[in-house]
Amino acid sequence: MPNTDRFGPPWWHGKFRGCGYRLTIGREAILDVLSKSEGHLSAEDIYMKVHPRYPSVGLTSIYRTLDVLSHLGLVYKLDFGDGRARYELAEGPKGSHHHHHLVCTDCNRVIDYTDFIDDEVELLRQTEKGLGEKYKFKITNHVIQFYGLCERCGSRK
Amino acid sequence: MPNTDRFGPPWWHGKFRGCGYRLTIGREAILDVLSKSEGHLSAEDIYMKVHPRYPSVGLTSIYRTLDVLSHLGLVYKLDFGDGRARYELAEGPKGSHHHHHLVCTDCNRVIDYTDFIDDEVELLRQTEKGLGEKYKFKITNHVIQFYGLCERCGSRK
DNA sequence: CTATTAGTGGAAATCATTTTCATTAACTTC
DNA sequence: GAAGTTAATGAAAATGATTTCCACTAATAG
Repeated sequence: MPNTDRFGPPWWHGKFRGCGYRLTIGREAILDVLSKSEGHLSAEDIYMKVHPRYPSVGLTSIYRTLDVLSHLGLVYKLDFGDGRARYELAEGPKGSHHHHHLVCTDCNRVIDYTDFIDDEVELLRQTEKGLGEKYKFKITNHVIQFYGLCERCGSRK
Repeated sequence: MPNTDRFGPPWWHGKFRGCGYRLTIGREAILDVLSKSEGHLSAEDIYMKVHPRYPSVGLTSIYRTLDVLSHLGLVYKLDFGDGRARYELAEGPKGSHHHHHLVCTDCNRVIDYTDFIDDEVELLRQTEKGLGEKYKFKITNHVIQFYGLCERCGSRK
């Protein structure tokens, strides 16, 4: 399951070049891991997955790269309240799998949901437009999360 | 501008008693500060404001209390990406001032907005219901935030 | 009023993330 | 393709928000 299209370099190459960033082994390795992993990885999770194949890539670079990637909009940086940032790949060129999160405030379990996503996204699009104009914000991203007790934690009370 | 109703103790007393929590000087001092401050205070901000009047309340207790308060639903714990948690009072008994946030990813400035809030809240209410049923989640709270570049940071590029 | 135990402050520990700095390697230019 | 420019890097040290520890205090129950 390679990350390259059959006919060219991965779709993110252009994004890098366009912004004057260099495309390094480490950066590709990280995008590679993110694109192959489901879920919400912490910097250290990513380090663990990158390290076996690219032992020369250090944790520091993981952090630096994730920062670049999230500023480029290729990656979302998320906070689920467990004291470490989590990262997930923003949608690919095909705009696949947009979802939001349901977070248990007790055990920090996270459920990705796509139900109602269309209505949500439609409302967000409008709100984004309105807010952007009113506050002169160039909006690039949004977060919707619901917090509560998951089935297990809720019944354990 | 006292925090007590004219006819009784502050509205939050019941919440504490009901859950078996004790009502201490420190806890009241923190709620007091939060209810009198606009904005999004960090634990240290709160400490700074509580300390002059109650020098015996330590930073540790601020953290512990904020944790209790946010689990009680009296306080929202927020992350604006600047490396420290921010807290704001959840709506009082009158359900006043519900708002969401617009965060600049460059300078971390935060704008509270209430535009479109009614539509958002209505959609959230429905979504909350649907998700709660489907995933057996007892949803207690939500976050909507938009990220982007504020006027200043956007034009500085 | 006394007993019980939740809550506390301060110091020390933790631990995710950032900084520093000398070195490496991506890209540009010839 | 080789050389120069400088962005990017790894390792170690620093940072800084938050948590833990533990002996002590004080809120509530009886």
